[in-house]
Amino acid sequence: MPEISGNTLRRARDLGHVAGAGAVGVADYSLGVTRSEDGGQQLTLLRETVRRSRTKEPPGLATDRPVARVAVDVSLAHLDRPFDYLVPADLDELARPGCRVKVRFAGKDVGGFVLERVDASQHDGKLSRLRKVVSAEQVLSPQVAELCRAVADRYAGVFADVSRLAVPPRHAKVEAEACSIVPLPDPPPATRKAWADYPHAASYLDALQRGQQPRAVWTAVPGADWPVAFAEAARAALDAGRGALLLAPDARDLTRLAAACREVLGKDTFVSLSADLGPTARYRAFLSALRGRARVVIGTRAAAFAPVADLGLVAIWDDADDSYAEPRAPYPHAREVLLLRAHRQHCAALVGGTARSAEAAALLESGWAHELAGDRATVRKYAPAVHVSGESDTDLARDGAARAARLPHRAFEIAREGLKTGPVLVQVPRAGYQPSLVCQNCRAPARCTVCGGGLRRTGGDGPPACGVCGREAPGHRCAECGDQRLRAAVVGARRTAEELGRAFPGTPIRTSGGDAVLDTVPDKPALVVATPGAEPVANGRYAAALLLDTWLLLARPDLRSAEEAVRRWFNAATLVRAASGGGTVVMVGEPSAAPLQAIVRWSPDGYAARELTERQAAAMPPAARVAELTGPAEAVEDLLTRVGQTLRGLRIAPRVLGPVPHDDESVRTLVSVPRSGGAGLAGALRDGQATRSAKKLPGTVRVRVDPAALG
DNA sequence: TCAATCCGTATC
DNA sequence: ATACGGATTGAC
Repeated sequence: MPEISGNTLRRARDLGHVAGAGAVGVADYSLGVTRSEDGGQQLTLLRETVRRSRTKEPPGLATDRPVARVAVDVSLAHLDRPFDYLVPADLDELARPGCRVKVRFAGKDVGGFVLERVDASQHDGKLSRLRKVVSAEQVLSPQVAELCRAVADRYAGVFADVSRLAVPPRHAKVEAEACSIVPLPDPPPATRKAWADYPHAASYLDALQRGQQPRAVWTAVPGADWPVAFAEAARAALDAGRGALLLAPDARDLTRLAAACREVLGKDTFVSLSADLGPTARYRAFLSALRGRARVVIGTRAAAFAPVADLGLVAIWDDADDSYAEPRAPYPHAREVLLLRAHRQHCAALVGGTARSAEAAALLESGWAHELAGDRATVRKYAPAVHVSGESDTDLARDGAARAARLPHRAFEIAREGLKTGPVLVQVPRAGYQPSLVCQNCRAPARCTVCGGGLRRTGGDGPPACGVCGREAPGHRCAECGDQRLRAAVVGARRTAEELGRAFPGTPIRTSGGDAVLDTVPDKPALVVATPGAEPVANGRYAAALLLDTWLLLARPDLRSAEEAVRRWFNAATLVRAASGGGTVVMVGEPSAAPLQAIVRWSPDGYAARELTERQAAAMPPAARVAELTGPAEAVEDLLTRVGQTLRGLRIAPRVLGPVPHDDESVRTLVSVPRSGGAGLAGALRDGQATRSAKKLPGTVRVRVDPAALG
């Protein structure tokens, strides 16, 4: 009791001293601004004037809204909130919401964004002043700032990390460039040709055109022209006077989308935004969206936060592609960013793909989105014939050419047949030549004697070499049995191309994959060997496709490996002509396997529903919300304890898997909660991390909510 | 009673 | 990292 009153007295005295003496500039402004609504502020400003007349510094404060709420660029969980700064009069005009500033924070200069300007601060200490407005450009709009907050909350991350993803690095020269306001030409007449096959598409597009917020999961029929469909949807949003944001997984798909937008929306009506533009072009594209010069933004995952004025539609193509997973903290997925955006900004959403992700299935199941799909007859009309050829039922011996290509007889025949009328696609799951070698005798993996990395062969001759350290191993001996003979455990695309060349002499062979990806191939007979995701588009479509080594994609130790394999097969198969035009797909693998059956029956919806059910049983996303904690064992354990305590208070029951060793220094633990507990889990993780960073506890725990890979 | 010093905590 | 408030110590 005595201490309390003593402290109170002392504080009162200190305050009195400061206010009464009027000598400590910054402190009394803050008190005036903080504690009074109107009169006090005038008093403060009066005092300010007096003070300025005596010495010439510091200059006065902005008269209107003299406090800037600033998001400082500090990635510490316990500092993840706005801090208030005084706005000097000379920065009044420049310090607008969304602009970049420099402030003094914890003794050093840090960057930040002005979130808003307000009359007074809630903070009852003294406020510092903004040191500098880096640029008056309002690069972090209030909507995007809100989105960043929501993404940080969803992923148990901090605002500063998300804002770094949302706002590209500044490029002063580009900012200074004149913003040419050219009158846009009239767009071409609106079309809906790519949507003709979907019974509910008309009502979806009508709603979009009326400025409503329809949300749909679109499962494209085989061979659908998705870039045009996306552009037409954007066009409907434009007709409602609103903007659109369309995402494609990679640069190649983005190029196709750009071509469709030029056709459907007209030149200069859209801007393409991706990280591989380089800093200058990227900032230029960002600014033209920001300044409202382009109403439609297309891009890769880097564009998910793009500042589109009056956003009417967000759309994402092939949402299960792992390039949508951001590799930087807090590891948000572009689909989730768009969905949060659609939710918060009340805009339409379109989640499209040839395959359907478990997440998309969950959107349908919950009723959040409607289904846009072709009916059974339409799908049958466009789909190629799909066969599965078991590897054991090969008639290899009977047919020398097929043996040379390691192909089941049927696959060989279908390739030969297809080559009479057009290109034939060969999908090979692994790049390289012989990317994985095992002992001929005991099948033990061949390892580098120096670093333990797996050996591989990059060409037909020469010794095998380590895939990790590159060291050649000419006299390799098996560590288990001493045998010197090696055998390819997996055959890569390059070696397959070589074998196919022998099996089909005289046929042109093209390869696409790794760093040599082909966008298109001519409509002529040729064998096109591609790794998954690198399949070129054939204008007249492929006559046939062979999907080799399907077991290899399925065997990956990841919960999502089957879903991912199915997605890759659908994406290859959709490039093939309809069965009525002779289009045929042969998958080499186990005929009864459900993932292969999904392709045979062309049932992306059924497969996704099945996946979702399995995730439900396994308490894995999207049925559950999962967090992956990685770090030193004690640190992970400490965070887990804190999180567990918070969750108990919220009556959320977590399921904990692990810890399991991750690498030499760290362990990995998964925490799973029911979907409804997702916000609680993220909040608990955030609080736990905040306490840990405030207390400077040793060790850093990396937290990933709903990680892309669930091994 | 007050200055010097230490420690924990907030960082506007 | 650094600055600050509050508690503690020690000298008068």
